[in-house]
Amino acid sequence: MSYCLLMRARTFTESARRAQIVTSAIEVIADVGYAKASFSRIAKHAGLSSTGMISYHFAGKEDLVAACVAEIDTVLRAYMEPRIEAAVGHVAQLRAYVESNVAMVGVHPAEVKALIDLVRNAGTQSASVNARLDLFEEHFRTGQEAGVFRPFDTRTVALVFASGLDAVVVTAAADLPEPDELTRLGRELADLYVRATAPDPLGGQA
Amino acid sequence: MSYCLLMRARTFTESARRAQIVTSAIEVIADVGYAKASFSRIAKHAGLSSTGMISYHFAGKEDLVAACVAEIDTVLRAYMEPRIEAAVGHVAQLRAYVESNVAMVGVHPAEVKALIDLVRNAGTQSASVNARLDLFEEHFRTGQEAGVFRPFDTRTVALVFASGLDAVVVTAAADLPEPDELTRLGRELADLYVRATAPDPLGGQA
Amino acid sequence: MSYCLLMRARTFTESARRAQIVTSAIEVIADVGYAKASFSRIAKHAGLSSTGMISYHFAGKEDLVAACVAEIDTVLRAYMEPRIEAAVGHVAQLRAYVESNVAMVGVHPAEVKALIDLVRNAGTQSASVNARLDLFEEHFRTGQEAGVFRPFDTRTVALVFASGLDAVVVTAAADLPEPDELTRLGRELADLYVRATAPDPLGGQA
Amino acid sequence: MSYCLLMRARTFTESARRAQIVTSAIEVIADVGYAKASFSRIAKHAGLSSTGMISYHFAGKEDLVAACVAEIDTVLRAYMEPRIEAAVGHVAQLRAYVESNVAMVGVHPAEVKALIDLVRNAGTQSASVNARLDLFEEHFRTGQEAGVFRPFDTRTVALVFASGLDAVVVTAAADLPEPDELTRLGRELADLYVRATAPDPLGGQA
DNA sequence: TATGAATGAGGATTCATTCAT
DNA sequence: AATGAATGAATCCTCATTCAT
Repeated sequence: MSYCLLMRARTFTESARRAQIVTSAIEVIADVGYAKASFSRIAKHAGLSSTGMISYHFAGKEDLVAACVAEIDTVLRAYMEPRIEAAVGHVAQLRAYVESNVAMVGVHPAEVKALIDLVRNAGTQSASVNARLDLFEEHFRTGQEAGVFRPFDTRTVALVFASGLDAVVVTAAADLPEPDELTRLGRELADLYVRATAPDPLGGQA
Repeated sequence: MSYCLLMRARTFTESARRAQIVTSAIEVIADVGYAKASFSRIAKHAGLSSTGMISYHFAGKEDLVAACVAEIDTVLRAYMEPRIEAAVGHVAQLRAYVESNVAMVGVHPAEVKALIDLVRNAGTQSASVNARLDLFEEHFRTGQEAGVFRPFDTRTVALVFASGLDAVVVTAAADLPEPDELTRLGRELADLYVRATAPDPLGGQA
Repeated sequence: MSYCLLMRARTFTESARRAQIVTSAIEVIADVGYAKASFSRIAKHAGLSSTGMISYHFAGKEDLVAACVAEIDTVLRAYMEPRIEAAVGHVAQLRAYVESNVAMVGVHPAEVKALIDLVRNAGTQSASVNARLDLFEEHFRTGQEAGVFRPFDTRTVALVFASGLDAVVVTAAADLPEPDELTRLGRELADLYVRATAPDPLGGQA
Repeated sequence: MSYCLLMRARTFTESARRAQIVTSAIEVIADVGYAKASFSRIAKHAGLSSTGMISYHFAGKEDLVAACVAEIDTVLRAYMEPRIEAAVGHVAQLRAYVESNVAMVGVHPAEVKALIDLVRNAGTQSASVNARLDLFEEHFRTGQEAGVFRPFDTRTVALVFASGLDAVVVTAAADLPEPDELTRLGRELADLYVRATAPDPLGGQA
């Protein structure tokens, strides 16, 4: 019944080790950045005696990074998706996305910081980053068709919003402000984005 | 007027060498990113036979990076400042800043790419990045007082706008689109920012 | 008749496992050479999930290599011996040896390639290589006594013939030529060796 | 007047270091074989404090090996070429080649052993090995046209003779026999090759 | 009997920096 | 003022082997 004949199943201990290493890697990347997140640093952080251990469980640095991204993606998705889906309408969903993303900083600061750093500096871009941009774009496009967003270049705005969101998140993660402040920050940013995409008022400047 | 009495004056040749190295460093950083911009790569690009030359003229990598940032700052400022100062009013100046910054991609692509990469990845942030944020903030604050910007958290918006601008610039620098397209992109982004900060229309949703 | 009283008998499964590993090792060595034939590569080729399996059944790399050599020796011997023994006379037997050895390339290419690589690069030489040289020498010596070979330094010629044969075999194994071409090659080489060892004709250059 | 604008000139010390490293590398390869000739072993043998030194002077292992082959080639050529050119006629030249090659063992044993090992195990083959085979083949072909060699497959015989010669040389280099014995060995081998390629006597077995 | 996990030494290579000249 | 040479730590990765289960 195995759906993948080429890959042997993972034992419990292996999965545990991999998870342990991935967790350490995420924390180290969040702490010192991808560029300085060497195997030895990660191994030390994980309490492993040698870097060989990591190479044993992961095919290479790319593989480890991919595992980190996958893990982070799972965590973020678990938090954000229900909140986004609970929102009704394009505008409310945009707001929910932004606010839940900012709120994540208080819950999983390391994951958030690491992901942004990886997306910027590792070769992970194509897959992960474009997926998000595509999501944004599609959301804007359908929202424009529904008349709840004004006309604008969806690609550019997607890019700007995503990077702006990242910047806020990274900055916040560096300070780790109070939960209230975080909530306020999310709302502030959501406001900004909603206003920036709102259709012109009837009888407006047209 | 020298603020550092312990620093001897630089001779002409030394300055020339430094300039040559800085130029090469900027190009290499723009090309392969800060992380991979090693001394040997920079030396090779500069036509120098050894990395010792670089260490001789700069106290270390930090010093070289600082020199690069200073040089880039000069270049960018020379291009952008007159255009911004030619604009009248807070909104027009915001627009001028954004548009001239995007336009820079067509004029000094290497400088633009390198600076953004340095700001993100080197430890240069404090100095250069904060200066820009402060500038934005101050502009927003006075604009709000003049009533041409709606009330918002100036720090957050400064951060978001700056990073969004960077993202657009980096993306554009990767493709090097036609000048016309670059102009359109600048206008699109300026529109976005102006709308996001515009005061509510009279009799609006208030 | 066992010459080693300290070695317990092998069970069926153990023998099967060993055989499986040896077969894989031979194929890998033939494919990538002894130097790159790591345990992990062999394990992967054998469909084993870890190299521990190999270390469990063999005392070390030397032991595995010895087992490979023994296995190959059996296979080669089974093919060549009847053909050599079917030949009558020293010259015909020399010819039979050479021709059947070259012919082996078409039948057991992996074994042939692996053996030569092992003999050259592993420390296996003493045992296996010397046995062959001794065989050659003895054959030449008795042939000389019978007057069918001219006088020459048997050791040197044995060495030269063996290595020449190996070179031809390795080259042929790389191309895997048609059976006919292989037969021609064997005959060509046998001719060469027979001529090189033939006694001077009566009334010759003497 | 430099004939190579892309490559800066080598200083005296650099050339000296390179030569020192190459010499050490040749000795180590001759001693333990290419497979085990690691940078650290070579560095230790050369009295260098780190392997970084080698990487500093050579672009990589390939580069170092290439330099070794070039050096060996120079040495061998200087010894063998005059001896071969002094010989008159195809047969005498074949003899001179074989004898001077064997004699080399007494003069430059390390170079001879290292070269054979490199040719067999490094990726140097294409260039160096084929050159020698081509040389042999061409010599045989023109000799056949001149009627001093019998008809035979030049490629195969070239291969066999070259590998036989190598085997003799390697074996001799391992024992380092007396000069007299070396001379005898060369003559024996030359005899063998000459006989193997000699035309059938008039009124022979035809 | 088998095996997955772990180990630690060793592989080549790159790096920023120092130093004598 | 300049430079070529040297350094040694750090990079990721592979290796054969061991061990508890």
